[in-house]
Parts: sequence; C-alpha cells; structure tokens
Amino acid sequence: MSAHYAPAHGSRDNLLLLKFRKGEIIYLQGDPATDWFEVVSGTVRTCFLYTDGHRQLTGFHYDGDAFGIDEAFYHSSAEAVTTVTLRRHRNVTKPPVDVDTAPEHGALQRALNSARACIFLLGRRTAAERLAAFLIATSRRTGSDKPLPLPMSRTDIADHLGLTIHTVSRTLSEFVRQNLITFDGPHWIVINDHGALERLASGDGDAAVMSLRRGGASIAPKLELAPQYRS
Amino acid sequence: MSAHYAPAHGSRDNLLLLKFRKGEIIYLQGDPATDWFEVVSGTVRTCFLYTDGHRQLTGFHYDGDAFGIDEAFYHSSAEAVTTVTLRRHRNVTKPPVDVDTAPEHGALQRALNSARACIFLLGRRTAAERLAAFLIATSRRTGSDKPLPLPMSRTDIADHLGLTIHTVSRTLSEFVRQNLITFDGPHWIVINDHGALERLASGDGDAAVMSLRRGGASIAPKLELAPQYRS
DNA sequence: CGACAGGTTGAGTGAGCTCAAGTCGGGTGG
DNA sequence: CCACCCGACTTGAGCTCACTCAACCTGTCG
Repeated sequence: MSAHYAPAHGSRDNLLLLKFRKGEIIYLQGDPATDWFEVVSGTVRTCFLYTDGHRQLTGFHYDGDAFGIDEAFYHSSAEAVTTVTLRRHRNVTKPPVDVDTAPEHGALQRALNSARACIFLLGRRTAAERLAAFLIATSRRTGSDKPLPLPMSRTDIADHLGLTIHTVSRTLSEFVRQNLITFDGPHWIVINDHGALERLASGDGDAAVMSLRRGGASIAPKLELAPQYRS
Repeated sequence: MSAHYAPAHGSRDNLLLLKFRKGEIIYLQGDPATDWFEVVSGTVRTCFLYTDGHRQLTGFHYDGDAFGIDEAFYHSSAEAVTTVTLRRHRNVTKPPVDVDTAPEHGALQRALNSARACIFLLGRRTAAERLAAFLIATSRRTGSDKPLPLPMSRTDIADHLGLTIHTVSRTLSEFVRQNLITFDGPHWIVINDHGALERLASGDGDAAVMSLRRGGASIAPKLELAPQYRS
C-alpha cells in the first residue's frame, strides 16, 4: 500500500526528482497522501477505481501539471502512461485549519471534494447506479432511516446525473417497485434497503434483480476500498 | 451580469447574511468571483451551462456547505432550489501565489480546475461530443496545427470519457472519414478542422453531418460564454 | 514463426432517449 | 365552489446510439 519510489536525482528531502517507467504505479488510491507531484516530463494518469473494478480516469497530467493533492489519503491512483520524470513535494501536514485565518483554504478543499463527488456520480455507468449513488450521497446528510427530502426538481436531478427526467422518474419508480425506497410525495423518500442501494451504487448490479449493468470497460480484480472512499 | 443581492441581516462588510427565494439566481457563470458563500439554511444548486444550452449541475449545497470558490470568475451559476439563507464571504483577491511559501495553495486550485475539466468532459452527451472535447482540450497544450501526441491507450481514453474502447475507436475513425482529423499511427493525430471539433464539443451537433445528438434535457436559450469558460 | 497485446471493424442487442399521452396538485378567475 | 390552466411528474411506445460479442488486423517480442 506504499508508494513505489524509484529515486533518480536527489536534491533535498522535500524536493526530489523521481523517474517511473511506462505502466508503473506512482501511488495507490488509499495510500497516505504524503506527497504531491509535479510532472517534469512524460504523462501521468490518475485513476479512481470503483468497487466493481471499473476505472474512471480523472485526468491526464503533462509537463508542469500537478497531481496528488489530497487530504490524508489519495483519492485515486496515479500511474505512468509513458516514462515520466516527477518532482516530489512533501504534503504539508495540515492541522485542522483555522477558519478565520485561512477560510478559503479549507473551502477550496471542500470545493475539490464536491467536484470529485460529482465526477464519481458521472463515472457510474447506468441510470440505476447513478440514482442509487445520488440517493446514498444525499441520505448521508440526514441519516439512513429518516425520511429524505429531495427539494430539487426531477429536471435538476436529471441535469446533475446526465440523464433525462423520464429516465430519472422511471428508475425511481422501479426502485419503488423493488421496495428499495418508498415515496411520500415526489419530494420525500424513505430508503427501505440501504444495502441494496449501496451495492447498486458501487456498480455491483448483480446485487439487484434489475440487471441494468452495461459496463465492461477494463474490469480489474475487485479491490476493497478504505471506508472514506466509498463514493 | 452582477449578483442579485437581497441583503437581510448585515453584520460586517465581509461577513453578511443574505436571503434568496426559490428559483432566484445567486450569481451567474462568468460573473466576477467577488464572494463565496456558506449555506445557513435551504438548498442551492450550482449549474454549468454549455453553449448549446444544456445544463450540468455540479452540485447541491446544503446547510454548512460552501460554494462559489473560484479564481477571478465564477465557473458556474448558483441558484436557490428552496428559499435559502447564505453567509457571504469576500473572496480574498489572490496575488500570484508565491510557490515557495504556499505551494499547495496554487496546486489545490489547479487540482480543482483539473477536476472541473473532467466534469465538463463527462457532462457531454454523446461519444462524438466527448471525444471532440477531449481532443480540443488535449490540443490546447501543443497548439492547433501541430501533430498531437496521444500517448495513452484507447482503454485509457475510454475510461476517461466513460465509453468503451470500441466506441472510442469507431468515433475516431468516423472523425477521420469526415476529415476532421488525420491519423499518423494510433498515437499521433493532426486536427484538420478545429472549428468543427469545437462546435461538436460544445454540443452543437447540428454543425456536423454525424447527427449524433442525443440530449434534450432542459435546453435553455443559447448563452454565449466568456472565452475562459470554453470547456 | 507463433503468441500476444493493442487497435479496428462488423452484427446484433438493449438502456436510455424522443415523442406523446396522461395524471396530479396548486393557483387563478368567473 | 367549480372550471380552467399550468407546471411538475409519470408512464407508454418506438427508435437509436453505445454496448456486447466476435472476428480480424497489425506490430512487437521471445
């Protein structure tokens, strides 16, 4: 679970040139985020792995680009697309940020997390997976068993998930039919089977009767994620 | 183009409570990013508008969430989903950040931009739009007319765009057939018709003969974006 | 030379889109 | 109070783009 360093030309402890060959792993999703990197030459990809094994590449990084800026643990893995040279920077261990002195710093990090949440929603393959992930994520605010308010319109949900209102409506109705959720008007739902929704959200479509799986893109052997990365 | 403030209870100049009614616009994509906000109560949506008018909601923001953290200009609009109360914070005008004193600050911002670029790719509706946007974005590094290296595999591109290698390959072949691009081996392309690709990337599928448009979700009247937001 | 990985292409299928009704509830006016 | 309208949501029927399955090509490596 630790980064596989191949030190090349050292300079200082917190500023080091490293080299990786094509295909080598720079760090793994879930590793402690001890460093961040700057590309000196070559190309790097960052990959988020879903529990069903399919990948969402979150970016390609070229000369001058930075990657690996994360709190505590890496959100995604980084791998060398070509032979690459990187400059390593020690990640400043951040104490709980004082909101008054540097409010936009913590806020930036939150904005980044929010953007990533959006990517992980859109990285899902089917309408059922996206909606399940959306409901799970939304329910995290209130608690699993309580009625969950959905103040936004179906159009809003559709535009968030990259679907149409028709597909959103149909899929939610299907959830009701399968007793995964119950409606109390269009804007209040109760989650009946949190586990099934979570399995759906992970792309583990076999869990549900719906058989709505579509994907097949580069399925890797299953990888268990640390809890903090479950979407 | 300016934010439509409806001041409620003032406290200080840089820390102010504001109220918006359901549906009201808090700020518009492209406005100067003078403030960022914290939700006190209610729900806010942030929307990125494509030039063809379709929306990508980049997030819903609830009690305690922050939004509107941007450099110079807002990337997306913010609108009240319900009646909301917000706490406004003045955006610190950032001088070009000194990399040595606060390297992870500028890096955080770059990571955020990179994540957003990923969202905007995934927000596109068809395979042709996504690939066109990907090629345009990639070509921005080298320059339009030079041969463009694609060091990554088709699988990487597919996993980046949420497609399969088959669709990637087919769509690129279609681009070649339409003389939008030319291949020089699988990993070097030349862009022949940058304009057509850009129109495709904007979701303006009518521009191309391909007629691959799918979307229809919440088409708004066309809105011209400031140049810095063209994907 | 064969094995293999990466890429292209064809045929068929199905998830999600389009088009089109139909339902429900809230607001407005006669 | 009811008639009407309007917007939001739901549902059905059919179509199509992207996926699946499968073959084939090309270049590289042992």
